[in-house]
Amino acid sequence: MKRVKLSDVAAAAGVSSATVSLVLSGNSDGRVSESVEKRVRAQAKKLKYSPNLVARSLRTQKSKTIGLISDTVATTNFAGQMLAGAEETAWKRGWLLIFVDTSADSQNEEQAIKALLQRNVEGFIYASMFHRKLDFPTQLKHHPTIFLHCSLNSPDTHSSVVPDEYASASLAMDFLIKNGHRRIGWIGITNPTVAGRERSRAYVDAMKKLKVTGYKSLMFNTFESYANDGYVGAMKLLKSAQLPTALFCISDRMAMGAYRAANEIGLRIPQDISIMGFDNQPHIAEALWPPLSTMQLPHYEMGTWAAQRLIDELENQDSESILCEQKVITCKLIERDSVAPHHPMKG
Amino acid sequence: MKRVKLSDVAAAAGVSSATVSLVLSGNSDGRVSESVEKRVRAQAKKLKYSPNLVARSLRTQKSKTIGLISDTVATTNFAGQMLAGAEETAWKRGWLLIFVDTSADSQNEEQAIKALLQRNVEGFIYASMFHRKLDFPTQLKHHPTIFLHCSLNSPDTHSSVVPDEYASASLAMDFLIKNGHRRIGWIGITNPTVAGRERSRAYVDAMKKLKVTGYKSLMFNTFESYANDGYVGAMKLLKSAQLPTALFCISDRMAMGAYRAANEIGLRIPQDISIMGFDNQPHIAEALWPPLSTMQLPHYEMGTWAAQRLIDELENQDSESILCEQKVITCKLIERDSVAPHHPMKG
DNA sequence: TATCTTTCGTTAATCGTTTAACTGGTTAAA
DNA sequence: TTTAACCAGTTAAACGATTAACGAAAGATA
Repeated sequence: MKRVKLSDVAAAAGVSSATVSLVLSGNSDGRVSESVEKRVRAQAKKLKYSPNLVARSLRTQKSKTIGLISDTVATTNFAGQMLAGAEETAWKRGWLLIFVDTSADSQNEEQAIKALLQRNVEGFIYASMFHRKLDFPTQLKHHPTIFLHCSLNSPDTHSSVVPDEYASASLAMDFLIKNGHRRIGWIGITNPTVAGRERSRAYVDAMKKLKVTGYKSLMFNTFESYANDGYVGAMKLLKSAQLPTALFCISDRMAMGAYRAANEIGLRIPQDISIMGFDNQPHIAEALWPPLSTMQLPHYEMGTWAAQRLIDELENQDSESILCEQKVITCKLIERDSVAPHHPMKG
Repeated sequence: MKRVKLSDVAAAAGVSSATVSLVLSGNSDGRVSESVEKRVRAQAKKLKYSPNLVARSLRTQKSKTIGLISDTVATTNFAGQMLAGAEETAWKRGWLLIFVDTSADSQNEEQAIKALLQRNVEGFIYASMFHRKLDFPTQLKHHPTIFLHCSLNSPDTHSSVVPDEYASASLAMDFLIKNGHRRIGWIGITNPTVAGRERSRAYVDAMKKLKVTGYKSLMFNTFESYANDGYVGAMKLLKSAQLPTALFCISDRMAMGAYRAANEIGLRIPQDISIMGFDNQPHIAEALWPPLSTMQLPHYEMGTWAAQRLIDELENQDSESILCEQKVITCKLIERDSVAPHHPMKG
C-alpha cells in the first residue's frame, strides 16, 4: 500500500530518477531519447505514479494551493456561493483552496495567515461577507492577494472585486421607471455600509433626475434590514397620503416584510403596488408570492473572478503583464412578477 | 524577507539545528541543558521562527490538514454551516481544512481524492448536501474518513453523522399533539430521500398511536418541496371537509407556501390553523409572519462532530480506543409563533 | 586506576522531488 | 590535430525539517 514514488518508476524503467523527473515534468527537450521517454511514461502509467506534492513543494516553493481567509462564513447565506465560485475555478485550473474563517478576530487572522504560509500557499483571497472598505492587512503585504467582496482604502497595489452597488441600484430604478413608476418609495437602512450608502445614493439620484419633488417623504430607513423592518417601513409608506406606486427595498428580506404590509392593507402585488427587492436571496425571492423581482448579487461570479485573477498572477509571476485592477460587477436584473407597469390614469 | 528556518535559529543560538528541533518540539527530555534550552527559545521567539510545515510533513508524513470532499455546495443554503462547523473545530485544534466540491461527479471525486492525497492530507470528511445512504467510495478505503450528512450501506468500518429524521419529526408531532392537535395535516414529498421517508414515517406512526382514523386523507405529497408545492398541498387540505387544525410541513419552504394558502383562504395563523415547519431555513423561518415554529437541522453540529471525531482518530492512531460510531443528532425544536394550543370545543 | 553511566549535544541519514553540473563518447569544425 | 558541440543521460546537492545513532566530558563506582 506504499505510495509509488519517482524512484520506483525509475527502477522499473531502468533509468535514474532524474530522468523520470525530466520526462514527466516535460523538461526533457532533447535530453532524453524517445525510446527511454516511452519506457518511462509507460512505467509511470503502469505503476499509477502521481507526484508527491509535498516533496515537490519543498523543493520548488510552489504548492498549487491558495488560502482563502474570510470573516464569518456561518452566518450568511451567500458565503457558500463565494466559496464555491473560488473553489470551483481553482479546481478547474489545477489548484486547491484552503479556507479559514477568522470570525472577524484580528488575532485569529494573524494566526490564520501564518498557518497558511507555513503550508506554502502561494497567494491569498481575502473575503468579506458584507461589502466594505478596509485597510490593507499588513501581514499580507508581500504576498499576492485578491480582495473579495471588499476593497481597499488605498487600492494601488492589489486587486479587488465588489458588486457595483450604485450601478445595480440604478438599474433597478430604471426598471421601475421604465414601467411607468414615478412615486417610488424607498425602504433602506441607516447602518453605514457600502451597500446601504450606494444603493440609497442611486435612488436619490434617480428621483432627482425624475424631478420628483418631495421624494424625501417617500424614504424610510431603519438601522438593520430584517423582514420586520421592511414591514414597518412599508406600513408607513403605504398608509401615507402620498401613496407610492412602487417600493424599492434595499434587501429581499425587507421586501418580504413589505409583502406582508401590502397584504395586510389589502393592496395587491403588483396590481396595486409594485415591489422591487435586492439581493436575490436564495429560497426567498423566488418563493414569495408573487415571485419577487430583484437584483442578483454576483457572489458566485466574484468568487470566480478572484480565483481566476489570483491564479493568473501566480502563474505568470515573471511576465509583469498583470496589473492590479479594481473590478466591479453589476448585478443582474431578475425579472419576476412583483413589478407591473403603472398607468398614470389609474394612479 | 526570507522565512527564518531552523538553521537560522540554530546559528543565532550557537547550537546545531538538531538541538533546536529537539527543544522546540518538546522532545528534549533531559537531553538539553536548561541554559541552552532558554537560549534556543529566546532566539526562536526573537527571530519569530515558525516551522515550515511542508518540510515537516515530508519528513513525518503528517500534515495537520484534512480534506473535505462534498457534492454540490453552491446550491444549498446549509452547506456553509456544515463547512463552518468542520472548519472552526479543525482550526481550534490546530488543523486546517482543504475542501473540494466534486459537483457530484464521480470522476471528479476520484481526482479530488488524489489531489488531496498528493498533499498528504491525513484524513477525509465526506460530506453530502442532502441526507442519503451510499456505498463506500473504494478510493477512501485505506484512509481515515468520516461521513457527514450521509451514512453507509455497510457501516461497520467508518463513522458517520446524520440528523435523526425520525426522532426529530416525532418531536415535532409531539409538540403539535401536546398543543391539543389531533387532526394534523401532512405536507410532504414522494421523492425517495431519507428525510422524506423517515419524517413521513414518524408522522404516520404518531397518527396511528393517536388512533386518528382516516389520517391518510390528511396527507399530501408532491415530488419536490418548493414553496408552491406547499401552497397546492395546503390549499387542498385546508379546503377539505375534514379541516385539519394543524399542518406539519416537511420543509420550511413548503410551510411558506402553506402560509400563503392560509392567508388566501382567510385562516389566521396560528389562531385558526397551526403550522409546523422543518429545517429552520435561515432567513425564512424567522422572517415569516408569524415567525415559524420548526425543527432546526443540526448542520453546524454535524460539521463540528465530524471534524472532532476525525481529529480524535488521527491524533490517537496508536491507542485503538476510537471505535467507529454511527452518530445521529436530533433536531432542536424552535418554538416561535405559528403553533397555538387547540381547544377541542372550538374546532 | 579502569570502567561504567550520565549529561548534553552533534552528525548524518531521511522524507520525495527538482535541477545545476557533470560524464564519456561521438561527430563536426577550425 | 585540436577544439568545440552535441547527445543521452547520471550524480549529487538542495529544499527544511526530524530522529536514530553516535561521542566527548564529567562524575560515579569498583
